[in-house]
Amino acid sequence: MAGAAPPDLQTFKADFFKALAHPIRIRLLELLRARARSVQELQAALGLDQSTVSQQLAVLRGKNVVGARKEGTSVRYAVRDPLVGDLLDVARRIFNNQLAGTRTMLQELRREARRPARR
Amino acid sequence: MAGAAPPDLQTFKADFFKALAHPIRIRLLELLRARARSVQELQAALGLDQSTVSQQLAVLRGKNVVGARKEGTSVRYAVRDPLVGDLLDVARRIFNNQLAGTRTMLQELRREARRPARR
DNA sequence: TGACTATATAAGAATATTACTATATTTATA
DNA sequence: TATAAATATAGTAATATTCTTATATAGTCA
Repeated sequence: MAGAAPPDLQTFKADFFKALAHPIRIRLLELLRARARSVQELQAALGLDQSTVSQQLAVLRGKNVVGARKEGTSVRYAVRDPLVGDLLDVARRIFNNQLAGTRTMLQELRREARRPARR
Repeated sequence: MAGAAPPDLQTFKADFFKALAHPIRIRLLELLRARARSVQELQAALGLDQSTVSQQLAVLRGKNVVGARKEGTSVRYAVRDPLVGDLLDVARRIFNNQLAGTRTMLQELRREARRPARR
């Protein structure tokens, strides 16, 4: 097979956004932006099974959104660039504008804003 | 059929990022963030066929990322929230950190940074 | 070494997205 | 009304993503 097509910037960007484009991965990032956590912790916090969490983390890892570090028998994940937190914040402001109508999601969004990611 | 599942915030966010997760849609947004444009203009600027552009615009429209306004026989598209531009800027800073190694995409990224969206 | 814990990966069916081609709709105008 | 121009949508095959279940790997410790 010939070499892969030349990577272009827009495809790269699209792939990055694709990494964020899943509800579980959003939830993972919202936990990880506060501090690094093991798979176990993430799993417990989200109430999901091991395989699901590990698979979604693999997607984030694949796009270099998060990094993994082995610690004994467990693996600690962390967001690779703190700007990802900023990105989620800007996104939240957009959602806030967009949801100006719908009641329940708006309330949830406000809760998030009041309770900023703690270190 | 029963009603759709209750919309949750993370799914909503994921859907928003999904709207950005395609190279053509990124290119459309980078043109539109500078100023509103007709489908024709977008089509010409990107060298794509009518149907492709219209379809991708429909995806952006569906997630309320852009809005459309009829003007005579043509349709003018515009980004709905200027914060989308900010989002792309934060994303660019992330890419810049991430691409610290790869030469060609980095150069392209720098060109973008030097030539900010004009109004 | 064997068993245990934590995590990763594989495999395949179900579902969603994309790409491509054809057709429909809307508005303007002769 | 007939035609043309601009845009939207339908249909569908190709491709990618997700979900679920099963299995593999790597450390730790008895």
